[in-house]
Amino acid sequence: MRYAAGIFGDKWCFVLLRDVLLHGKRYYGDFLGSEEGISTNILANRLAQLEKSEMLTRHVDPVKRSRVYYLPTRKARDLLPAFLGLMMWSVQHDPATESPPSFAKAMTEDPAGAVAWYEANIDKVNATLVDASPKSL
Amino acid sequence: MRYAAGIFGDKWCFVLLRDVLLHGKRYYGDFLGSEEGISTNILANRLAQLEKSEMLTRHVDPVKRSRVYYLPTRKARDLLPAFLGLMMWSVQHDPATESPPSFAKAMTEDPAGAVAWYEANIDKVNATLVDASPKSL
DNA sequence: CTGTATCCTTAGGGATACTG
DNA sequence: CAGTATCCCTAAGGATACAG
Repeated sequence: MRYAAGIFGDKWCFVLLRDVLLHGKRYYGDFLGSEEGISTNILANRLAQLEKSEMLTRHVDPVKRSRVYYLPTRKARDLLPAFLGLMMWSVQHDPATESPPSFAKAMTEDPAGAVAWYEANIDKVNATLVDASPKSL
Repeated sequence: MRYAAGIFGDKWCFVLLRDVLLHGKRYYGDFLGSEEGISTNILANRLAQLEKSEMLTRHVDPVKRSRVYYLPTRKARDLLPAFLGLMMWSVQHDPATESPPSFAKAMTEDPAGAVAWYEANIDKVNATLVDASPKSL
């Protein structure tokens, strides 16, 4: 538990991992635009941190050289089941949850399938390097 | 995710929930003795916070009136699957993990069973109000 | 034993200007 | 676009003494 907390116990690391795993964000600007409003110095710091802990890999677009993107590693993606568990807990107990979002239903009915779907989907995104629009998760 | 982070995204709340859910800690002194070394003011603050967010309930021992204990609510216990997910991820990726701890094997072989076992066990602990010795989780 | 109340320090991080 | 470099400030929290 201590190991896990050390890596994404920090608010900003947690947000970044959420964004990269659940929202398909890839670019510096994507992360900057997060609703939580991270500032540039903190973002750079956390991206480096997550790179060092092998949660993200940094890539420079070979054609447009000023374009950089970040991808989640296998290690980061292994976090998905736990994250989905957290999401389920949240929709279950957050008073602000009005009606069960669609993903909640999907996960309740077929959790393994939901994870599998996500895994397949994110692989496609990674492979094609498309700037994915936010998933309706 | 924001809701979850708001409740136990904080380092100390996270530690307290771990202690109460995974180590069966119940008393103020138990928490104080945590390896992480929380100080009294912070501990009191976080206990109150967790009580307000309905993760813990505070009970005064009816016979020994200076004795107080805290129990995890149902809401807190619903966190267990997600926590187990985090633990599995940690033992899988923490370089410090030498040989797979016994619980890791149990959870890999039968995750649902592990959760069920824990649920049953913690209920017993709660029912008897025994100051449980740390589980070998 | 279970907290409260203070004091004091420091590091985290927001704002902002700047650069290749 | 993707950062780097400062400046500044405040709130989180450690230490400690005290209390019911």
